[in-house]
This record gives sequence, structure tokens and C-alpha cells, in this order.
Amino acid sequence: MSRPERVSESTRARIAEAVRATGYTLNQAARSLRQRTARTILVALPDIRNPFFSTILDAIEREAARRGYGVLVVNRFAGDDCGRKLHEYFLSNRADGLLLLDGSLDLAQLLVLAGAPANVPLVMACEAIPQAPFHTVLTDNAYAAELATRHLIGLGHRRIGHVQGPAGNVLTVEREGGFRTAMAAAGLPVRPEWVFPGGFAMEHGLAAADRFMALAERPSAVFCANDETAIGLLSGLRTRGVECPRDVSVVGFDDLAVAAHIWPPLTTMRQPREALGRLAAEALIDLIKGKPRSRVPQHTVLSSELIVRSSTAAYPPCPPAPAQQ
Amino acid sequence: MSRPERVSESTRARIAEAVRATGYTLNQAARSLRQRTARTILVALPDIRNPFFSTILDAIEREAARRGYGVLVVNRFAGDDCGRKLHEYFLSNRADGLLLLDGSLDLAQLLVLAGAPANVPLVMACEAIPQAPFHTVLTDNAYAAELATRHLIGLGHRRIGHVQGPAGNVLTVEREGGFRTAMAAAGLPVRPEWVFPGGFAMEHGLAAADRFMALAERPSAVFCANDETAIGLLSGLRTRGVECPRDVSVVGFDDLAVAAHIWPPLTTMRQPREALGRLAAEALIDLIKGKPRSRVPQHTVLSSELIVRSSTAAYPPCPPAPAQQ
DNA sequence: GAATTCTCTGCAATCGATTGCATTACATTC
DNA sequence: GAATGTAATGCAATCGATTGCAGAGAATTC
Repeated sequence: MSRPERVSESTRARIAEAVRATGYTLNQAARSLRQRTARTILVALPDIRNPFFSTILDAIEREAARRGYGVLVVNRFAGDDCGRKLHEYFLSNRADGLLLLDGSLDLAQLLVLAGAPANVPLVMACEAIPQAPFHTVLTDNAYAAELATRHLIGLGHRRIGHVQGPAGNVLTVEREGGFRTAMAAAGLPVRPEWVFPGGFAMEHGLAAADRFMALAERPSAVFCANDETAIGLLSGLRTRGVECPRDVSVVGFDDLAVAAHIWPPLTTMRQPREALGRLAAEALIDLIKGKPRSRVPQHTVLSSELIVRSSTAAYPPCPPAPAQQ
Repeated sequence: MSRPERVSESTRARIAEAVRATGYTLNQAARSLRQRTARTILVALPDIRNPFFSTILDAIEREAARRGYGVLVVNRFAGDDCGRKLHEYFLSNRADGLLLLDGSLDLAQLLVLAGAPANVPLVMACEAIPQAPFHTVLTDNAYAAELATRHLIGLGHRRIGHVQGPAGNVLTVEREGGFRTAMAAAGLPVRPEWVFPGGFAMEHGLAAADRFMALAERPSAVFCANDETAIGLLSGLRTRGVECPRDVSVVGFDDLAVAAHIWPPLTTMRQPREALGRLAAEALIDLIKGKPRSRVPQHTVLSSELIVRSSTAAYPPCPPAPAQQ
């Protein structure tokens, strides 16, 4: 079954006929045992409930299915023994490669995983561990954050705040870095009290709204580490009478499906999530199949796109002069 | 390894020591081959990008992992050959059971799957095929829809519309049925033009907003088949100057995380998604393990809960009399 | 016609854990 | 001490597809 080109045309036809007649299907377990390959990839993600990840997973699953691979999912695998848990999947021959969407894992454990004797094909996507010798498929987080911030600066804002992502996360660092780069380039100060500690969930945006309200001098615009914090921030501010974009402009990050449909529609950096998932799956399967180009870690960087909607407006607000759409 | 109780205490210790010393791990492929069991379940879902499903998948994955099972995901498997595709997973011994979150599949194909010789353990969750002889874990869709509608009626609304789910979907039928039951019980007419064809995505809510605006006589409240359509509807109405809840009350269904954070916070029927996923995974694994209680199809029904937020208000609006919060 | 390729087929060994049976060791009872 | 029973262990067969090799048969060359 595995190499039909080895037998003659006629035999192949007879076999096909027999398969049809008897309803034969290949036993994947037996094949896995003999070939030492599972035709399955393992996708490890921090939180599948987050629409950001589930869209990526969707793309991964499609690409994998297209190439004949199944997708095993491990979700919210935190803790010390996550390395061991992942390990088991490979040493036990259940998966051929690992697609890692979480940059918060212990590098040492991963290196053990990727090194001999396990030698697990490994691709990191979305979040990467800096300097780690793995293939990566990422978006240009720092630059995208810079663009988002520049958009606000271009609108005339000078007091700009930032809601951070989760502490310790690579994306948090990169996005804040881009924010600060843009601010510095424009000669604008970043006041410490305008940088709100956060996370990637809506609650974190709500908490930031609390801090925002308590400020003596408030930013006129806020760049949020992702759409969820932006949504939480908007929600928290509105219940306290601060209207967007009248009183404050807000930029998110990700362009979740819902971003276009909340009020006001959210200006955000669109991340190419389908492409991210597809390319990551492609890279991993190439790596599994030992394609030569995949010997040396490759780093793919996709660019994000500024989507301007209604949550950002010029500052100071134009006086109601000649109505200019 | 599979039945340590068969050997003596001392041998067991010696083996444990050897395992530690040599770094032995069991080869799952070999075990699968011999035992004819994969310790893996297959979860088939219509669209993982939908946060509704991804939360359920999260719960499934947790429960499965707790019981030592891996989770294979198949997403967006539509089309004629979906039965065959699913089939392959089982005949090829890659999964021990099927958790089906999609009621739109062809029953005949599923019966073939669940019958001899494949005899696949199968549990349906979220959506079930009526009359199909499978275990099900569902929520009380019809009754929940009734409660949601009654809530609107209780607020004084008499002209109430409905945004449907996707055509042909069981949930669509049940939720619309509950809506009509409540309306009939209150002696209220359901005008055909107040029932908007829809789907489960935000675009469908937007489309419903178009139709809503075109009506000569508009409903004062709308019950939406899910939160996404409600969000789309709100968005579409607002851009056309119809404010919620001032001009129209809206109830959603599901209680997505975002429902509490949009504006206005959405009144909705909360579905116990974690419980749904957990119980479904439990039922399937029990079935796989052949627990006696699972011989006869069991039907678990979970109840939904009305979450009242700000998208619904009394009708007619109270005059700005003694300010009553 | 003999020698040499070449293609294809048949066959036994293999992957690694499990399984059931046969055997041994040990304890218990009379 | 013999007989019986129980617990533990050793061993070979097994799951089903793949793999490499030996050999048969056909085609080509000299």
C-alpha cells in the first residue's frame, strides 16, 4: 500500500479491486509501528478558547489534512511537567512533529525534546523563544506595534498610553518595544503610569480602565496589546462615562472577527492568522519529511496590516467646522 | 506495562527502576496495534473558529487528558465524503471514539459508522440528529429560547422579532420553536417579516439589520439565535441610528465571553459550555471503555441560564419620571 | 542460444507491546 | 510428607503493514 509504484500496473489494479471488494482499510497503528511515523502532528497551545488561536488552529488543521496529517491538540499545558507530557507523545510514537504556539515554555526542556534521541521536529509559531534554534513563523510584532502607535501620533495624539500583554510573554515585550520605539522617534515621553499592566483577556482591559480613570492626567489615546484588552478597556471606560473616540482613541491588535462589529468598530493591526497557521503547518510537515531546505532553522516573518476603523480619531477633536465626512 | 497488578510488588519495583534507568517509554503504536485501541478520541466540529465551539473543545480536551486520552481534531468537514473521511480514522485504528459536534451530517453515513463492523463509539454534543440512536449531551435549546422570549414579553414587548440560525440546523429549529411557543403562549402574533433568515455569524446579524430597517413596522425587541448574530445586529442597527436598548431590545444566546463587554452588555442565555464538553467527553470515554450504563443511548440535557444585562429594557420606555436607576 | 539486465513477485523477518498458556515457586492443608 | 492450590514468571505467538532480499520471468544484448 505504501509504494504502489513498485508493482506493475495490472497488479495495482487487482489490488485496488480487492480493496474495493473487501472494504479493506489500512491499519494506521500497524503502519505507524513499522514505519515509525504517525502521520499526525501535535499542536500545543496556551488557550484554544482565545479566538486568536482557534483561527490559527483552523488553518493548521486544514493544511495538515490536505497533506494527509491528523492533528492532535494539547491545550493549556502549563506547569513544570509540560516538557515531560509533550515528550511522551513523541517517544510513544503518537505524533511526528510539534507545532508550538506558546513561547512561555522552558527552553531547556524543549531542547531536550528537539535533540537526540527524541529529535522531534519542532516549529514555533506566533510566539517564539528568542535565540532558540527552531524554525519559526511569526508576525512582525514590534514593527506592527510601531505602526499602530504612529497611527495615533499621526492623528495628533501626544499623550499615549499602552495596555500591556501578560507579564513575561514575548509578544508583550515586542509590542511594548514597538510602542516605545515609535514614541521615542516622535520625541514623545512615555509616562510610567500610562503603561498599564495587563494580559490578553478582556478582564485585563477592564482593570486598565480602572487605572485610567484614577489618573490625574489621562492619555488621549491608548495602544492595547491585543483586541481583547482593547474591548475590555472600551467597555470599562464607557461605563465610567469616557467615550471612544470622543474622549479617547483606542487601537487594538489582532483584528478578531468581533473587532469590526463592536462599538465603535475597532482600529487594529490585522494579523495574517490563516497564513500563519498554514505556513507553520507547511514548515513542520516539510521538516518531518526531511526536506533539505528545512535543515537550518528558517524564520518566516509575516507583516501585519493597519485596519483603521472608528475607535481612533484626530486630536484635538476638530471643531464642528465645515462638515468634512 | 498494561497490567502491573499481575506481577509481584518486587518485580514491579525492579521494572520501575529499569524504566527510569533506561529512559524507556512505551510505544503507543505497538500498543495500539496489539490492543486495538488508540487512547485517542476524534472530535469533529463544524467550525473551531467559533468561540462557542472552542470553549467546548477546551473542556473536552481537559477531560480527555485527565483520563489519558489524546484528542484528534477534524474541523469543517463538510461535503459528501465526510462520512468516509471519518470512517478512515476508525478503520485505520487512529481513534477509539467519535465526539460529534455537528448535527448536519448524513444520518445514514453515521449509522454505517456506528454499526457493525466499524462499531464506532459515538456521542453527539451540542447538536443532535433527532431520533438518532446515539448518546447525546445537549442543552435545553427550545426551553431556553422560550425563557429568552418570555423575558422580552415580561418587559412589555409585544412586537418581537427573531434572527434565525443557519437553515437546516437543528438548533435553528429548536430555538425558533421555543420562540414561537412563548409568543403563542402570550397570545402574540409572529409576523413572517419579523423572522429574519440568518446563520451563526456576525454577518448574518448585519444582514438582519438591513431587513429590519426596511420594515414599515418594526419589532421593539429581537431574539437572536446566538450571540454573534446579536452582535452583528446591534452593530448594523447602530450604524443606522437605531440604538439599543433605547429603540430596540436584543437578546442573544450562548453568553460568549465578549457578550459582557460589548456595548450595550448583552442579555443572553448562558449555555454551560464547560459542562457540555466535559460531560460529552466523559460519556464517550465511558462508552469506549464499555461501561454497562452506556449500552442504551443516554440523553443528557443541561439547562441554560438567562443572564440579564443592558441590551434589554422595558417597553414602552419609562418616561423620565422619578429617576429609577 | 547464452549471458546480462531489468522488472516484478513471493516470502520471511521485523516493528514493540500484549496475551494466554505452561511452568515454576511457594504456601496451605490434611 | 504428599497433595492441592495460588501466585508469579517465562515464553512463544500475535496484531497488520512494511521491508529487503531471493528468485522467477521477460526483455535485451552479444
